[in-house]
Amino acid sequence: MINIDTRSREPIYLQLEKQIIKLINLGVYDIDSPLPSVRSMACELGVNPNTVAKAYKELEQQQVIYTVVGKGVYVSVNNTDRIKKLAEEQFKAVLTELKSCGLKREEVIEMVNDLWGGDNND
Amino acid sequence: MINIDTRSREPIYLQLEKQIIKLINLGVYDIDSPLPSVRSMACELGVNPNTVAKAYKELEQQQVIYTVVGKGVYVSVNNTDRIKKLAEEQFKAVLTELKSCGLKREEVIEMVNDLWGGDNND
Amino acid sequence: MINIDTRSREPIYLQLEKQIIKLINLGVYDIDSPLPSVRSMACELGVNPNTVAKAYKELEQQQVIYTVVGKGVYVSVNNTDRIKKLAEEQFKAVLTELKSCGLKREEVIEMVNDLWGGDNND
Amino acid sequence: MINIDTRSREPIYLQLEKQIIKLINLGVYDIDSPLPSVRSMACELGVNPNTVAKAYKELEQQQVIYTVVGKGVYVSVNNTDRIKKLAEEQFKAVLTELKSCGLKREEVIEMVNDLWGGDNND
DNA sequence: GTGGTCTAGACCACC
DNA sequence: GTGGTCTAGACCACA
Repeated sequence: MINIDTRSREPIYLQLEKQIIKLINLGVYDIDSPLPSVRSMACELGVNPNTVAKAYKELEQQQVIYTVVGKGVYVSVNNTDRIKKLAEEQFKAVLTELKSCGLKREEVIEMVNDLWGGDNND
Repeated sequence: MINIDTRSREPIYLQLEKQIIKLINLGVYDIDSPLPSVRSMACELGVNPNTVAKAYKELEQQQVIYTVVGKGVYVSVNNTDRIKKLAEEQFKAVLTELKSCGLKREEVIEMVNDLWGGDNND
Repeated sequence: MINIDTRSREPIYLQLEKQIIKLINLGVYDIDSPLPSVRSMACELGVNPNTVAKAYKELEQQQVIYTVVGKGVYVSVNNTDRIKKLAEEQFKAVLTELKSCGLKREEVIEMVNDLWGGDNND
Repeated sequence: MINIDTRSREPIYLQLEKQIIKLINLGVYDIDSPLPSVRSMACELGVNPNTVAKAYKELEQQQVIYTVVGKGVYVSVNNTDRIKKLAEEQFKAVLTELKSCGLKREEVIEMVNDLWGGDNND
C-alpha cells in the first residue's frame, strides 16, 4: 500500500509521512485504529527503523497520530486534511511561479480540465 | 534584480539558476550578451564565487549559457519556455496530488481565479 | 587500482572519472554495487573529498552511477562501451588529423601492428 | 585560410599554432617567406594580438619560425613535420587507450580503412 | 581581467 | 556513517 522510492531525492521519512496522511484521508486507516509498529513497518518497506520512527514522531507532533506507550501508534482525528492543505500551499506557490512567467489564466484552466478529464462531475 | 535567500532550504545555487533563467526568458539578458562575471555576481549577491560558478556551470550543461574561458559567460539560447515548462511539470505533479486527495475541480479553478484577480484579461 | 597523477595537466576529477568508467567497464565494479565513499576514496587517493565528489557528480549526470544521499554511491548501468566510444571518437579525430598531414594509410597500419605486437590473435 | 573557434575549449593560441604548422607542412607558407604580422593576423582573425604573439613566440621556441626584429616573422626549415609527430604521439596514446579497453586490432584497422576510403593508393 | 581547479574546513540533512 | 552545500583562499591558464 505504501511505496518508497529509495533512490528519490525526497527523503524517505517525508515520503512515508505523506503517504500515511493520504491513507488516513482516504479512510484506509480509521480514527483510533492502530498503525503498524515501527519495526514491522520498517521491515515491510525494507527501510531503517529509525527512518520510520522519525516519520511517526513528526506525524505525532503534527497531531495526526498519537502514541500509547507500550501499546502502539494510533490515528488521531486532528488535521485529517493536512496533506490537502499542504498540497494547496504548493499549488499556490507553483501557480504564482507560472503567473510570473507570463502564463495566462486560460492556459492554466485548460491544464486543470485536461487532468480532470472531460466529465464535469468531480 | 536577483534576490537570494540565504536562509532558505533551497540551495543558493539553485535559486540563482532559476532566477537567471527567468531573467533570460523575460529578455533582461539577451542572446550572446554577457552575464555578470562570476566574481562580480558573487560580490553583488554577497555570496562565494564558487557558488556562482556552480550555478553557471549547471546552466552551461543545460545549454542555457556558454562560457568562453578567460572572457566571460554568455547567454546561449533564448529558450523562452524552459522555466515555464519546468513550472508546468511541477504544476501537474501538484495537481495530481490534489486530485488524489479528493479536491474537486471547482475548488482548484476557484483558487486559480483568486490568484489571477477578478479581471478577465490576462 | 586507481592512479592519479597530480602533476598532470589533466584535472584530477577527469582522471578519476575516466578510470572509474574503465573499472566499471572491466567489471571490477558491478551494477548496483557501491563505490568507495567520497571520503574514503579521497583519503585513499590523497585527494580532497570535494574533488572526488565532483567526479562522482559528473558521472551521475552521465548516468553512469547513482547516489543515495546518506547511503552511498552505486553503479547504475554497465554501459560497457561508453569509454570505448569516447576513445573511438578521439581516435577518429586524430586519424583525420594524421590524414590531413599527409600520413599514408600504410604508415598508420604499421603503427597499429607495432602496438598490438606480432601475434595475430587479439 | 585559418579558422579559429573562440568558443572551443582548446586555447586559441594552440589552435593557431597547429594550423600555422599545418599550412607550412602543406607548403602554403614557403621556407623563408614571411608570415602575416602579429597585428594583421590578429585583426584578420578577430583575436587579441597578445594571443597571436603567444602563438608566434611558441613556434619560434620550437624553431618552426624565426623573427627578424624590425622586419617580421619567417618560416624556418626545421621541424617541418612537427605536427605530424605530434599527431602520431596523440595517435599512439589513443591507440593504447583503445587497446586497454579491449578493442581488437581488426576493428581498429577497419576504422582506418573506413577513413581512407576504399581506394588503395594513398 | 576572465573562468577552472583544488584545498581545507565548516555545517547540514539523512540513514 | 553517508552525500550536499557553502566558504575562504590559493594557484593556474587564458585573453
